[in-house]
Amino acid sequence: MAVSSDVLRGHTETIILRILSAKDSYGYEITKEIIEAGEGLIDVKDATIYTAFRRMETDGLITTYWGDGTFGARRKYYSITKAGSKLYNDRLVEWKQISRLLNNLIIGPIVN
Amino acid sequence: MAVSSDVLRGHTETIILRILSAKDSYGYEITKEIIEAGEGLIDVKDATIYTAFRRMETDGLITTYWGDGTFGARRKYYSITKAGSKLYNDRLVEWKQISRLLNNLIIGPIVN
DNA sequence: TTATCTATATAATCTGTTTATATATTATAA
DNA sequence: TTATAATATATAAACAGATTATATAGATAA
Repeated sequence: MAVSSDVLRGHTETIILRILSAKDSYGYEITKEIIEAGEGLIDVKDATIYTAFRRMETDGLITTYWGDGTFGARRKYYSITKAGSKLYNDRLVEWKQISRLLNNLIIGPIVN
Repeated sequence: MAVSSDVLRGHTETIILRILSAKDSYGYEITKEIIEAGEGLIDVKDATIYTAFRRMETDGLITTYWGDGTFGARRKYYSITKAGSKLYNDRLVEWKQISRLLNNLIIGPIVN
């Protein structure tokens, strides 16, 4: 059974930014990539990704262009911007800190 | 600067359950404990804790009683129930798995 | 006596996720 | 050849947990 969507909530943008850091991608592919990496515990809805795209484009974190495939369902590709890369780096540092703190708060600090 | 509240969102209940697993406590104390453990990165609002208490009491995860202090501001104590303990144990297992997956998704899996 | 700390409470608002729905092309199985 | 599944994007409405703002009140320190 998948975890509550609230657990992913603060990280959706960061995860999208990480994927786009490696290469341009599109909604359907990103959704599948997250679900696959989630090993059955993570279930992101496509609507979540597409609404995140809108926000992130408005915020200048990503830009978009249509794929030039002459056949097949049309794909809308996304690229990470400089602002997006900068935010991703900040979030990366933040995650390393917050995951340690959450570990303390959820598991409890090591007591001797 | 504190992290987005969305990062904590899925864990507020779990953290409260962890604190109440050790001993009965009350809103003000729990709030301070989380903020202190958060090392300046976590800023939980008291309203968040009190609204979580309502939910959790309704859900049978905690029970409440008034402190018997004869002076000082009144304190409302909370105890974890059996259902609360069970949920906490489930969330603990879940966190160990999800933190690893989030690590992969945010930092990126180790590539050789 | 004024300010700060301790302590609880809730209505209204905000915001990211889900549900539901719509549209359209391609590939595959019956 | 026809139905179905997979691929692919999009958005309005509903949902739910967190924040903001506000209210109340006793204790303590300046």
